[in-house]
Amino acid sequence: MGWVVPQEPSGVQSVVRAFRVLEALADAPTDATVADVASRAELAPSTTHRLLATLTSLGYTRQTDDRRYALGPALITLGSRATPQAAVIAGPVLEELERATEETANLAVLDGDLVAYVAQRASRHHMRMFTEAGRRVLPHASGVGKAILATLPQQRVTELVRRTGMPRFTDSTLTSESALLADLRESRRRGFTIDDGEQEVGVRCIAVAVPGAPVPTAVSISGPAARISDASLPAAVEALTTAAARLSDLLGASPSRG
Amino acid sequence: MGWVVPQEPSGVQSVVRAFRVLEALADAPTDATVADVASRAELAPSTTHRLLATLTSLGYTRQTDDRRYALGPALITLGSRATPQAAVIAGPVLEELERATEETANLAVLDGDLVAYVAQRASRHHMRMFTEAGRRVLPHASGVGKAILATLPQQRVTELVRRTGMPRFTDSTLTSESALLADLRESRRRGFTIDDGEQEVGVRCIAVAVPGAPVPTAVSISGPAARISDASLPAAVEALTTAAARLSDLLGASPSRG
DNA sequence: CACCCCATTCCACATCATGGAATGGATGCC
DNA sequence: GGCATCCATTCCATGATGTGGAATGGGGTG
Repeated sequence: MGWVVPQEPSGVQSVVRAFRVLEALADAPTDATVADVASRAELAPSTTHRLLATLTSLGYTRQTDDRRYALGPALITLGSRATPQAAVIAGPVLEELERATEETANLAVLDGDLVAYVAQRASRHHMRMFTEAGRRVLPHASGVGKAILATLPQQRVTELVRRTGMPRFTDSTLTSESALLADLRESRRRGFTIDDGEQEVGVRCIAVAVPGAPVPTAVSISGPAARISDASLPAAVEALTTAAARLSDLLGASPSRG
Repeated sequence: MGWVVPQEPSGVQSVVRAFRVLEALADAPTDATVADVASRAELAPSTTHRLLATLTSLGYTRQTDDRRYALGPALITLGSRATPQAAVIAGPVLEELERATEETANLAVLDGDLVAYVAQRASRHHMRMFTEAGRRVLPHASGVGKAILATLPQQRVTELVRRTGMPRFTDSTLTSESALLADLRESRRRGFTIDDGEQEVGVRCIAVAVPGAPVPTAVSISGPAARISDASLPAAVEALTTAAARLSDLLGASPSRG
């Protein structure tokens, strides 16, 4: 080979190729053969085999009984070590978001069937939310949760809420599947999600999903309904959308086929 | 350079080195400088820099404002894609464990403050547990949970249970911190953990931690107290220990310093 | 202000990755 | 059951490519 491909991501060739192999495996719907990986990664079969052998000896891929290959457990370790980085990366963005809106800014991800807060920046107001990082809440009754659900295929949403149920927290909590689905449609239409005291009376929360993040993710601001008025909505949504876009860039170094 | 190191993990040199760099970063307590990574990974600074530049352009590492390096968000993606593999890998081991004990075999990991069941193999008995994969339970009241807690530093255990609380499920549920800590000590001493109807009346569960797994992990068998008798304990523990050791090998391709 | 440490870049060298071809085993088709 | 095909794996000659020492430059400290 040796075509002159313009703008091939520069760097150590074999390392770039090794990650192309990993990404090909990650994209494959099931365990993949060498030939399969080779064609997905656009590499010579013998090169692919050598890279797979190297990765396998390191534990980053593994070989199944029928000579196919799959991602290996060592990646789980690296992934779990990298996860806290997301909060660090998001820090400055949340800070800016808090500065712009003067409300508490949150970053949350879908974890299993619950939504986990992974980072936050508290507003300077004294009256503010108190959602420590690490807390998990039900998606149907939170702004971030609904923002995340709005990005999922409807079937996955219904399966999820049937597993979790839709317990009522306040008078406004959505407790029927149809009400939730309608709310999600409305969220998609206008581009943001509102939680209007559905989790806790008097607390309003505006949330926007972060597209392209490694796991389903959303940002939000939350505060007393009195402060987060309809009048302040446009500015808040603007700030949230900007924040979501920045997070998309920062977190979304998605190693999928692009 | 060019020492003759015996048994250097074979494979494509630069790929092996790239992962040494990633592992060095994963081990570093905080963001690391090039020199730092170079010494941890035992590579020339210029080589280290080139590899970091390559990894950074791919999103697997990132550079902080102060020219230090950290793991990047792309690893989160690969890690989350690799996670389901753990259940696949564990499958045959759980199968063997079920065959040996004739009880339902479970694999669970610590996920946040809860314990998540990630794989199971149901026993053929009709009277059996019904814990679908994906279910999350509180650690203080489950065999797998206590087995996992027993591997954590005591401070982390107390912080965790203070966050989750220790709700009572049955008369036997441990509801005081001191009772739990004593139980964990006893577990460590004898090498396995018992949940004797603490989650559900009449259900007994024997669990053993899987050392060296990417995330805190335990295996267990569970069934009616009548079947899991004291007499059958030694054989069950034997089978569980074997299973845990096999899982350690399979999952524990720990890319940490060896 | 001077020194040093460190990140980054450069470059000549030969090591090392490369991919085509060869091998052998498995699977499917006739 | 035998043949053909496909595919994983190994081998090897070739030169492209990774390597590390040295040079450069910026930042911080004494």
